[in-house]
Amino acid sequence: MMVEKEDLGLSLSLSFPDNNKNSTTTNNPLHHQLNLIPSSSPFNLFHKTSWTDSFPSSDRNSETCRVETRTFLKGIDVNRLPATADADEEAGVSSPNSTISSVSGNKRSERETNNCEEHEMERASDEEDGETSRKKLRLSKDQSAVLEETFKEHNTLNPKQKLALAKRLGLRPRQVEVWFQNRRARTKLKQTEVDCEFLKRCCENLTEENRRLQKEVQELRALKLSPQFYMQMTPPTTLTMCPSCERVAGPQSSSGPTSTHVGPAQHRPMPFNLWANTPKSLHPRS
DNA sequence: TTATCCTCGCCAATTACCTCA
DNA sequence: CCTGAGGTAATTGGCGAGGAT
Repeated sequence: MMVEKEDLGLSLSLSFPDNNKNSTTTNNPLHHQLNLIPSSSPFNLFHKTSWTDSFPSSDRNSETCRVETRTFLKGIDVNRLPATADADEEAGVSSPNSTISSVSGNKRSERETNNCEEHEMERASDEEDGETSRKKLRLSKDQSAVLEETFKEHNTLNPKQKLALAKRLGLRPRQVEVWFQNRRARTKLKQTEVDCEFLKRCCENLTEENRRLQKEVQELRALKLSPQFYMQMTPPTTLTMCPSCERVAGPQSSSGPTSTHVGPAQHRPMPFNLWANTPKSLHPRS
């Protein structure tokens, strides 16, 4: 049984026990195959890798890309960086829009009172003119593709890589960082879904197996209690073992076991597997 | 050497916004 | 046009690691 999903460029495949011999997912205790990335990529989801700082230079004009799918909101291009944003980010200083950008979360900005005030002021002014309150930009297809490609190779970025990628895409480093965080979260969510599905199937299979075994036990108990049981038994065609002395006997003749054995009523050879895994309380030896 | 503080990066949860049926 | 659902960018708060003192 194989389940596959294709979403957000994620390829999810789940192999169940009957065909998961090739599972190599090390971070999954269930040992079922999980491919949350295109199968061609050797990328390991939870393995942080350090990669070279060099990015292949894009021959595509990022500005052109942005213009293509640029979102206009109330006349404002939320995809366009503020005039000073680039310079600020290059210098490692957040732009007003990304007051929180070079740091993670507001708590960071709380430590930077200046930035915080700046942010508050901007918020206030935003409410006044209602133009830029938490504008939500939609990444262009090209931007998403590049981010996705980068993510396939490495699901985390070091600051240098983040800066380079942001510059290449015309985004703020904070946006790149956020994108990677959200992308990791989506990946994890997908994997959790696959895990749940797998466990669900495991549970179903075990329930069915348990039901089957219970039924088998009941049948064996009924057979054991039945007086005709031994008489109706078809002679075993293979090796048999005496349940009492546990000696293996050859194919049974019509006269029963060898003369060294006692009468069949108390001491009858049984098929080999009949007593295997049988609880002691059911064993004929008493 | 140890304790404390600070910075940074990541994560989980949540919010806010956008798109689409 | 309105609306709800789903997707996702962005925010928030917490935690641990590592460096400085």
